[in-house]
Amino acid sequence: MTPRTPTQFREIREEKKSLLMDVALKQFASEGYHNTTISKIARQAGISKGLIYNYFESKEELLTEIISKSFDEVARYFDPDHDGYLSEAEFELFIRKLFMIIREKLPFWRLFYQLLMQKEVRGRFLKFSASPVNTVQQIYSGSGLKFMDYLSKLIMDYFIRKKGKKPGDYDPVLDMNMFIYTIEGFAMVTIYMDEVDKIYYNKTIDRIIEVYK
Amino acid sequence: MTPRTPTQFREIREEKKSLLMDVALKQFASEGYHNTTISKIARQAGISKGLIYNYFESKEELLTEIISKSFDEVARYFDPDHDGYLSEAEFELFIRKLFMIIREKLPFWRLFYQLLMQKEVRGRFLKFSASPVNTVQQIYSGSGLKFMDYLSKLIMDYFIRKKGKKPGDYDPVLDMNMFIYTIEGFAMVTIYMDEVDKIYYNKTIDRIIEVYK
Amino acid sequence: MTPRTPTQFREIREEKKSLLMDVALKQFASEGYHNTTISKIARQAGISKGLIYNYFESKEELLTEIISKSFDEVARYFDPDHDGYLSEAEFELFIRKLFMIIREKLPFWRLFYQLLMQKEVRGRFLKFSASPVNTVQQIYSGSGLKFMDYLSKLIMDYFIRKKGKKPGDYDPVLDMNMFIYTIEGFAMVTIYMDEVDKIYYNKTIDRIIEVYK
Amino acid sequence: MTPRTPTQFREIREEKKSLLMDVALKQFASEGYHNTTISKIARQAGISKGLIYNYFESKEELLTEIISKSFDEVARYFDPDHDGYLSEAEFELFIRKLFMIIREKLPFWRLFYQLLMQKEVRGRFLKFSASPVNTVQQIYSGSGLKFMDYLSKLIMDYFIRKKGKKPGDYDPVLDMNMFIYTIEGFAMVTIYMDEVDKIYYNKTIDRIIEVYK
DNA sequence: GATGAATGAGTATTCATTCAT
DNA sequence: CATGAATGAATACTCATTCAT
Repeated sequence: MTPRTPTQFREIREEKKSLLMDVALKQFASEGYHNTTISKIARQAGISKGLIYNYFESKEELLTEIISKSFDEVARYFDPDHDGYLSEAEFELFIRKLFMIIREKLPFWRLFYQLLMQKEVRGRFLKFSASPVNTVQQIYSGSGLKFMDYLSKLIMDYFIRKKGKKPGDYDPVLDMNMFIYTIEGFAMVTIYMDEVDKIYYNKTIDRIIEVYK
Repeated sequence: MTPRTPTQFREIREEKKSLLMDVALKQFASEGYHNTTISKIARQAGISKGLIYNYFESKEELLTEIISKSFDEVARYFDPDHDGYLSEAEFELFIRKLFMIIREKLPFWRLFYQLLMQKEVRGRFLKFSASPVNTVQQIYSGSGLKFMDYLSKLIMDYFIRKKGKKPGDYDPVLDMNMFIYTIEGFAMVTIYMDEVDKIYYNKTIDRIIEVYK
Repeated sequence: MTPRTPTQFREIREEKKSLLMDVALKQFASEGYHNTTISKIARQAGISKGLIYNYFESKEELLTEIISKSFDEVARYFDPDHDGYLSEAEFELFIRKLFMIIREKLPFWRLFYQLLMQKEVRGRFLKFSASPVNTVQQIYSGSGLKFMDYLSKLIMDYFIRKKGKKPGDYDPVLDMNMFIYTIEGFAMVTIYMDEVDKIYYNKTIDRIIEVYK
Repeated sequence: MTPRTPTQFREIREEKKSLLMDVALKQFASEGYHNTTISKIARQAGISKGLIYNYFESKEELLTEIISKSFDEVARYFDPDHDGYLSEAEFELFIRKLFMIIREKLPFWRLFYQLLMQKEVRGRFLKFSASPVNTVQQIYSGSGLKFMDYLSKLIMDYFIRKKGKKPGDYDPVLDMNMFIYTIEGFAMVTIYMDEVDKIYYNKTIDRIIEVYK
């Protein structure tokens, strides 16, 4: 009979927002953003259509918050020691973590790649995505180093450092891009395949480490 | 003023269909299928909305025909000699052709990858896509060997044949998958990047050949 | 900590109602009834949405009470001596009071005129509004003489009395209507103009008195 | 069986647009803009909801086009000789025409006054409305003399010219404002009254002319 | 073939009102 | 009393598809 406290209200809000984002993410990922109606999300979350607009300004804001939250989680997942240096052990760990989080957050990555393919949407999210570079300079020229940019830089440095141990005509940028393509391709296939063969999945990770460490 | 022959009619019809598919493909690729309206396609093709339905049963059939036609063109592009054997020279040629056709048909690939990410759509097209395999058996177990499956088989055979020249613990499937991931990743990045650095593009192709031939 | 008496409760209630009506009136007037949401009113009054329904049955009842209360205040403002007779001095005072209260209650009048123009709403409020008459009889034919009707009657009598002092073809109804139109027009312009030039405002009032007294 | 010509299409369009604007104007005027749904307009026009959007971008554009078209018609109605001079006869004609067009386009004026009262909407239409001025300068200071401004100027000049024939303390601005208030009030009452007594209507017009000519 | 007017089912969004706490 | 989460009916608007001409 006593009214709910502000804390209780906040909890209800957070929980429901979280639930809605989960439900929406799964739908967006499997059916596509446009094929997912607000009604369907509401129905699956067991609430009324209108309530969604108590939590999100619009369908698009719902999408944006999902992406943003997911990226935060991914960033938190890596949590590097920020010394700006990637040792061989850390490099290996990075790869293992990467493919762990890909499998853990499959719906998110499916959604992400969908959006990536659409020109109009790409601009809003591309800054987060690991893109290959053609010169060493490109990496340092960015103004605000976001987390993904930071990772790129770490990797770039890692490959440049390898140059000292390699014969004279070794091109670290080329090697790094090959590495990026391989993990990007492996990620892509993992993401769009409905099932993953766990043994070969791990074998492949080991092989990537073996080749590029 | 002689009346047109049935053949002429058919040719005119095919040309118009082709024009419409070109226009639609570009729109689908850059704006997404759902953001592309029949009206917009008609306007850009310089015809009326209604006329489109003279050539295609529905918007979805238009999409299907585009995909199907594009795959045919891709298949024709490779035109292997059908002896079921891929020599080293042919393997290299195959890779070069692959990345040539990727850049030549960017809109198609962009559309293709968009669709690939959507569960409901994937089933209809997945049979065309080069997917990695985990056992040699998988390749031969398919019922109707489509062209893409045929290519897969060629490649698989190529990697298996390499085993003879490699040390004993060489795993051809693993190596082939690494190869597939690399080209898939390279393709993906090429497709979603707005611009391509031509020098590094070719350097990368050379490197892929060098590593996997 | 002594419990509040029923009287205190009622006073608190009335005060809150009054606050809510003030806030709502301003919003209704400037944004329009339909563009004003219950949420906005609640937010501006610093209370919760739900609480409004503790004081008013519905949004429409809120509107009705605002109008009704405002009319009461206007009526109280004039507070005539009820002898049914308007002397020249009282006539002048009436006009001055009229234009004083117009400027003092601008939001109310803005709201009032908005509603006046809508057929469905007019019926509910028209009985309050000073409307011109075409015959002397019309004035006395009304059943329940509301305050506004009473004022109309006073004015009508005032103009009829003037007939004695005017040449034979003087039409008191015509003259009165001219008077009503002038003040109605002046009022209207005052109400919809964002700012008022105070000097000309008073000059105009003097002129109206000069012409119609 | 032969397809419709572009001319036929244009005719259909014009006719339907016109019909829709008529139906919508009447609804907007009697029920208010917000109380009028697109569905209701469609139903009353005997067409489907969607078709409205073939002719108007949005509900608001429909409103805007109605207002704009009506103002054009009003302007065409007056069609002054553009010599910048209003003789006494022309002044009388102006007044008669004014009150003729008010009764002829009652729905439009009802809608117009509704909009006038809403702050957010006023800015878009106020430039058209005859507003009183306090100094002679104000009239000439406007940059683009629209038709209504032009009329205002004509009237202002008319009253200024009268000064020569009047005693020394005659204030033409005050007199003009009295005139404007009277016609504005008369117009207002005419507009919001459901019925008009034709005899008194004309008597009043004669009286206004008599007083202010 | 060709046109674009016409349809109608579908979709995001709003908001007065209710209600559990 | 007080809160704001929850509801659901209503509403503007979109767009693939049909059809008379």
